[in-house]
Amino acid sequence: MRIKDIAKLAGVSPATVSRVMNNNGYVKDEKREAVLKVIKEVDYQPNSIAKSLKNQKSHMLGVIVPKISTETASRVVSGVTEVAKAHGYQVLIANTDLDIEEEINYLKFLSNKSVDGIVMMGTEITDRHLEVMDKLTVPIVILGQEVFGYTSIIHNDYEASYQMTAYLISQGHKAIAFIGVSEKDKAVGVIRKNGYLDCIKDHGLEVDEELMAIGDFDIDTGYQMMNKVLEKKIPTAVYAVTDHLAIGATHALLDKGYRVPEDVSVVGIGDIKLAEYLNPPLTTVHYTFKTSGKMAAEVVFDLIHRVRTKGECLMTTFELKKRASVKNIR
Amino acid sequence: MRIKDIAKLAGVSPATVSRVMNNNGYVKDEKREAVLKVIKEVDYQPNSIAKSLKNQKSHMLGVIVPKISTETASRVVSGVTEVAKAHGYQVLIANTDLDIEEEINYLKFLSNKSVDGIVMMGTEITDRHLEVMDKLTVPIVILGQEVFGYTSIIHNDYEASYQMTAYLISQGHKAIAFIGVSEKDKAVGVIRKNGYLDCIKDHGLEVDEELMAIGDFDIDTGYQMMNKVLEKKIPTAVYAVTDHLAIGATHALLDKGYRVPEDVSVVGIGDIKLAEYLNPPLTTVHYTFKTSGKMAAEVVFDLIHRVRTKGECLMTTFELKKRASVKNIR
DNA sequence: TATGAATGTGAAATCGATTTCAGTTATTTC
DNA sequence: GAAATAACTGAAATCGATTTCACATTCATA
Repeated sequence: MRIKDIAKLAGVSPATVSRVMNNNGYVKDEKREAVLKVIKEVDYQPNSIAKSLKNQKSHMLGVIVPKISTETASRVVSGVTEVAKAHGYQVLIANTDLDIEEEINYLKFLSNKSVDGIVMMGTEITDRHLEVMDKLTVPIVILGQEVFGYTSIIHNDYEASYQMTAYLISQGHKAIAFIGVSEKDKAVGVIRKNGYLDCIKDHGLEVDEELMAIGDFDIDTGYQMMNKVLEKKIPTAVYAVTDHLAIGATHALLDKGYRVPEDVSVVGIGDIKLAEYLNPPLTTVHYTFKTSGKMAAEVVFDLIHRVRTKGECLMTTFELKKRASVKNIR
Repeated sequence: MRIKDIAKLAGVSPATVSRVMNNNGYVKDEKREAVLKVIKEVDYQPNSIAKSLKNQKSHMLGVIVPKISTETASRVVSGVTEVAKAHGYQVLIANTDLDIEEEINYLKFLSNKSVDGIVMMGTEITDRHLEVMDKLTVPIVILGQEVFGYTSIIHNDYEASYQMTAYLISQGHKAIAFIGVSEKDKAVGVIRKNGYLDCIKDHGLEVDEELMAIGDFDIDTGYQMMNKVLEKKIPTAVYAVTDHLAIGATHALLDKGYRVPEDVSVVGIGDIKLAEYLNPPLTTVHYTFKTSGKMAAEVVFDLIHRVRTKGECLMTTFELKKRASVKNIR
């Protein structure tokens, strides 16, 4: 069923059908009714691709995520889809599986008019990214990393990291192990580490390299890094930069016979859904990822509608979730 | 940059540019090179919407999920995107947030030529769904529920449920509580219950209504339903039809002072990522959701390419994960 | 009742690609 | 060397909607 067919059935021209559908221009009441009747009868749905071509907008938002099957990414996508829906938009998923080449390909692909705006969950932003992003004609919002000249939404990683470390210190901990990730990821790898380091120094404690380990993002890495630290020193608390790392670390501790939190306290960052159901419930930082996703989408729409200018950096809030995995040893 | 501009720059007609881009038809080598040179120079990306309109295919797959922010859904989407990518396809997400109206709207929307195929993660399939699905011109695959006349991919819920119950019985359990969900969800609400009931009967045990409770899908419901059962009876084992319900049940037990698994064993279904990191690690059934997603996508492509006919019902495998949450009391 | 404004309508151009069709040039084949 | 075939090319139609433009009708106002 094309607009032509509807026009014929209703005894009008395609132009009139279009005017009825989009509610613009003059149409005599009787013709409008006739058209609406036919539309209802045949359950006519206009071809959205033809619409997109003519209107030069696709009513689609692209979301580039490093790994859709993670809790963080899926929460962000959930937020984005919610806002998109409210604007009558669809969401196109680009799942890069942490492949930088893919990320760049998707940026290129999404730019050639197939979406009206892009939300990118950033991990590592390289010069190649910037090169492609410079040529982009559609608005883009980067989530999770600050990129100069581009609209970014970041979590207050520094402050969260600092406060978490300060909390451990306030509970009497001095030997606080740090389990982090590669510096390629600015937000998680660099900023969270800086928060930890600065806090340690500000409180007049020593930074001890032997208490620090760097690895990947998964639970298993947390396990291994914890063991690596335990070979040299036994901390009273462990600060892992993600909840998954914290879970891995906890298991390494338990396997070595240490009790959590009686012997060693453990904290993470992220507040995954199950954090409070772990045993012991994990002390962590709650980032509102769904809210970030919503915010990112709102901002993209602002950029699309030109009610906001490119280049801002917004920050989302966080909340320290104090749970049983930390013991006061003061 | 349109194909016309490229044509002008290369000193040929748009038709020739198209022939070069799509590698069909005759083009003299020198012209081909000239065109390719220009394409590379200006980094020309053809407008995919115009392509879609002319070619009558969008190279997009629609995925309808009840709630993208769940582990199950995001794993399925991950599988679908992987296969889609391999076929040069994009994935459009339709997140219904468990709203049936939305599900039907999306079915309608996706059908009008904006996607070439649909994967729907089904929960409850109503007559309204069927009515809309009957009119669909694009292939659809339903994941998680069997729908007569439509291609479905289901998890072997009956067998999984039966085997899990049988395992508990084999460990000496006789009073096995059941925490289920509404029968609106055929697969989880009806089939898993039947697996439990049949297994109980087949082993000559009594079905005890007081050991059974039905509720929603969330952790909290698991907690409440467990408490409801505990008011009447104290089982030696609890079979919850999802891992989240099992987690809720475990917490209810712990809060009431029972130890798991020393006093009461607990099992779930689904094998969420953290199941093995819970304390105690949860005995559960591992469904390969990502694999199901992949399979669903493959089947959609088969339907698109007409190398498979509509109406089949495929079944995915599962694996019983025996972990510490079950105690042998024989 | 004339005259301008408001209302109403459809033919045709447009969005950016693909493809048919008709015509031209090069290459075989007899 | 003529005829048949293959290689090549671009103008124009097409996909299905929207919108301009030109024209027709109704309505209000002096």
